[in-house]
Amino acid sequence: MSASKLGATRTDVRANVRRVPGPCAHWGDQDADFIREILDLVGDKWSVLIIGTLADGPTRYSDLAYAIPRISQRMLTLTLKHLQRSGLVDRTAYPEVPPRVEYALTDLGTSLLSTVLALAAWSSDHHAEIRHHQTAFDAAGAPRNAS
Amino acid sequence: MSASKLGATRTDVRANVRRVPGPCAHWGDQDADFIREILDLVGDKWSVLIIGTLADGPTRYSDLAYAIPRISQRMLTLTLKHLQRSGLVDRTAYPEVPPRVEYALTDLGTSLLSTVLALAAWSSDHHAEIRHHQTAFDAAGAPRNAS
DNA sequence: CTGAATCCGCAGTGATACTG
DNA sequence: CAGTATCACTGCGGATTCAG
Repeated sequence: MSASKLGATRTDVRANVRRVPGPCAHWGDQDADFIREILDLVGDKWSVLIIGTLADGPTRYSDLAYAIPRISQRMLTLTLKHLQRSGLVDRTAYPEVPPRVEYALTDLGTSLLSTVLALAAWSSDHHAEIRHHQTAFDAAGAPRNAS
Repeated sequence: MSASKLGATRTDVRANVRRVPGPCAHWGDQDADFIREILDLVGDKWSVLIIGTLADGPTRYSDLAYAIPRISQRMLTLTLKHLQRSGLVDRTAYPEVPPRVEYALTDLGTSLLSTVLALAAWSSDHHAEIRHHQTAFDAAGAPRNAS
């Protein structure tokens, strides 16, 4: 509703003619918010890496830290908590003398894994091509130091 | 190599025993960088929305601004440039008196679209469940103002 | 071992105004 | 119409230190 209000507020000049009535053909106005919601969840720096690592089975905190070399304790803990909060991972603490905590993917998390894996596959398939495009683009527009 | 160096640097206590030798079973150490690369590209606030809108066919700048209500000119221009730089969208300027510029998805962009659409579908399917988990989690841990 | 707490730089984002 | 330029703000994310 916020969209229709905003859209009507700005002006109605295009209300009679122009195409592109709504956001897009693939999702509605509020669907966009859902996507953003998921993107905020997995679009950050570490979530996907953690999910991928957790796919191998329940993993201890320190093992996660080892499996994802450049992550800081802060981000590991924080991201883990976010994922747990959203029901993607499950935390199990064992009341032992040397504290032991295991994190595991929930069913929900596993279902997201397949989608994320598809994205990972696409990344591997096209990263070279993207790199190439970026280099060509930079060579065409960036060199203001040339000449 | 940076990973192995870092891993070796921190200590070698676990080098002999512990499992979880590499990052994870689904992608290698550098594959993680590819994923991050793509995530940096589409994980931002607007890329996915733009890609989705562009899926309907070539779209003009102002139509994009209208289709994505809350986006600022700055972000629209900037995100568009990022996507163009990576070869996901194609920019075509028509040298007319009233300037007209159309943006369209490239083949590369279209191939990403299907993957992104899968993520969007997942979002729609599970956003309610996620919301529920979040609420429950907050109710259990957050209320330090209760009682 | 598994965190929590703090300080802090900086990149991402938005609002506004200006240009061709 | 289609951008560009500038300023200011916010929160992410890293490094470090403390605690159970």
